[in-house]
Amino acid sequence: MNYQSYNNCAGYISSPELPWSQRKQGSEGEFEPQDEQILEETNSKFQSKFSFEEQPIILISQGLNPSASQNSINDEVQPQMMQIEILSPSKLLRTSKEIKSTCSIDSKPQTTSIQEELIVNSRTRRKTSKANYNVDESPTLDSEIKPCHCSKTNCLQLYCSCFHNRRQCTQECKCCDCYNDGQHTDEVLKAVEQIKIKEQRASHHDLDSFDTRQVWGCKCKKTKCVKGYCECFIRNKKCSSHCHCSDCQNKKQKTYQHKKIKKI
DNA sequence: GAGTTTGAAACT
DNA sequence: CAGTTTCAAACTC
Repeated sequence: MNYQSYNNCAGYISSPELPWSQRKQGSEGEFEPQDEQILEETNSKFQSKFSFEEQPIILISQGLNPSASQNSINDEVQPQMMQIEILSPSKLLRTSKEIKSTCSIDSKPQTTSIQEELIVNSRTRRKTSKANYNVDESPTLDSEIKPCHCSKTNCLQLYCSCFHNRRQCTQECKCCDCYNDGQHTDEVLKAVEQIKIKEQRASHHDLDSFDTRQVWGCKCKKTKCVKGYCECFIRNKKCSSHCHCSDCQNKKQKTYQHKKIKKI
């Protein structure tokens, strides 16, 4: 058991630890050719019109998911997603002033004016499920999303629902040593990149671990897919052929409404 | 609120 | 890729 982490949680002073994702690097940490390609793709996304001298700085902010409408059934307001914006130093200066002016002393960042605008825009959103997954096509207010309680992962792994949904942790979160607080954008980006690299390496398909609107299929063995442990149940979705669950009670009821045969 | 159970995520 | 460990949330008492 890692008492160090618990000590951190309890507020004891201890030496700073590396993020979990960096701590546990085995062979996964080695660089492979496909990694290079992924990094190239990432870098190309981050490449900006700025000159080399004017190194772009990455700002993570919240916004509407631009790709959401492709997958959603209707055209309701889409879930908030974290956006990565490349800023020039000069723009960053302006932006940081704006953020600074709205931040309290508290370590968790306050909502910025942009975020406030988004929240106002999302007032009409449907209520989320009781679970912590801001998933499926049910967009929710940030204030309705349950806060995380991560104690060991610095909120930089998919265990963290905030991180998983590409949202910053909020003041309501009770996480320890949180790196997903908007103050550690480098660490967040590295963590995201590592996860994507791992994804690619193990890829049998083009899944995106950060697209929590997708359901990849549960593997419930004991709970019959009728409790909050089941990702399908949580999302109010029936288990499907993607699932590898046992004794499932969350399957689609077989309907006996045969198609009416048209009499000619 | 503490302890247990659970299944996803991470690791080997 | 299967087995094991770790993790955080759900659940129980």
